[in-house]
Amino acid sequence: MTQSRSKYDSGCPVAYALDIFGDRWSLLVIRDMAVKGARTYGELLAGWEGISTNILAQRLKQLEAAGIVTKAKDPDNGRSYVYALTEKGRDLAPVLIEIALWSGRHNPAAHAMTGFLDKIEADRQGAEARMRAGELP
Amino acid sequence: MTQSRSKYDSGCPVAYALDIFGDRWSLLVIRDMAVKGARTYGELLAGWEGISTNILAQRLKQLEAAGIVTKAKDPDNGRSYVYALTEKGRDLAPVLIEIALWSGRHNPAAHAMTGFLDKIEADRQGAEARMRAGELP
DNA sequence: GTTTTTACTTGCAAAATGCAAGTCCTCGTG
DNA sequence: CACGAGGACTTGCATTTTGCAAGTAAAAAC
Repeated sequence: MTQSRSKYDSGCPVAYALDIFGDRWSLLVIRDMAVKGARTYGELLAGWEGISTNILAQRLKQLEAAGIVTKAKDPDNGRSYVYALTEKGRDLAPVLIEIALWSGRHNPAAHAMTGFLDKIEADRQGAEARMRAGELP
Repeated sequence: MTQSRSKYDSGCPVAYALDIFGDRWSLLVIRDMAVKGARTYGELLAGWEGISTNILAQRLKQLEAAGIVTKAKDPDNGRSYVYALTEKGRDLAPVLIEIALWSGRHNPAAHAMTGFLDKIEADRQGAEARMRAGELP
């Protein structure tokens, strides 16, 4: 509830996308699932940036409503749920990759990641395929 | 003032980028400059989605501080300023393109733009080059 | 010299965010 | 099977950000 659908929708595809992940955290959650393999609420909560628990819960609901992630009971652990990216969510791989490459090109303090980013740049198709397949690059 | 630099910086390139344009409006401003050719405050204010004037002013300041846009006096009109994308800003073209293509693939109501997006998909290099050059696609 | 244009500020209500502290199951153990 | 611990969230505010409306300042036009 608290529907936020198409609040700013103008017909522009960029605006459609921002309606879904145009905020501080949504893309980071998607990144944690796509490149870090995070699957549970706890794993997402322990991400690199420290999202707070209420925001994470809200974002997961929104992303689920937008068809980016699914939520299912963990068959092996009754108190746990497994979040997963849908095809629509995995298909954000190229967006994440372009954002990361842009940062690598323009963030003067991106030394730590350069090896990683160089590898992605050298084989973008492969990196994208691996991300889509859920194999951490 | 009200420094927001690296508030959430974790070293991740995605987080670096979101620090700069991870909000509701920044990318739309960049889009208006990159694909609509908006150059003045007034043109940006009259964008497709209706940003409010105080937010626009603040975003322009942040984007300028982040090296994405420049602001200069209009030599032909003393009361006007000309905003322009820097190389760093123009280099966001691939990000905008991937976002738009993703929306085209997954927004069921994206009929109006399909012709446009198909053209981009058919010649991504060209579309990117044209956006970079400031030629509206 | 008065009115318009252009580019912003300012004020304030409403919404979103962030932190800390619960709550509600479920599982593992004695 | 009681009991503590784990996992996934809510709930309650204080703080921050957003958004609308209105106001200001300086250059152009008339």
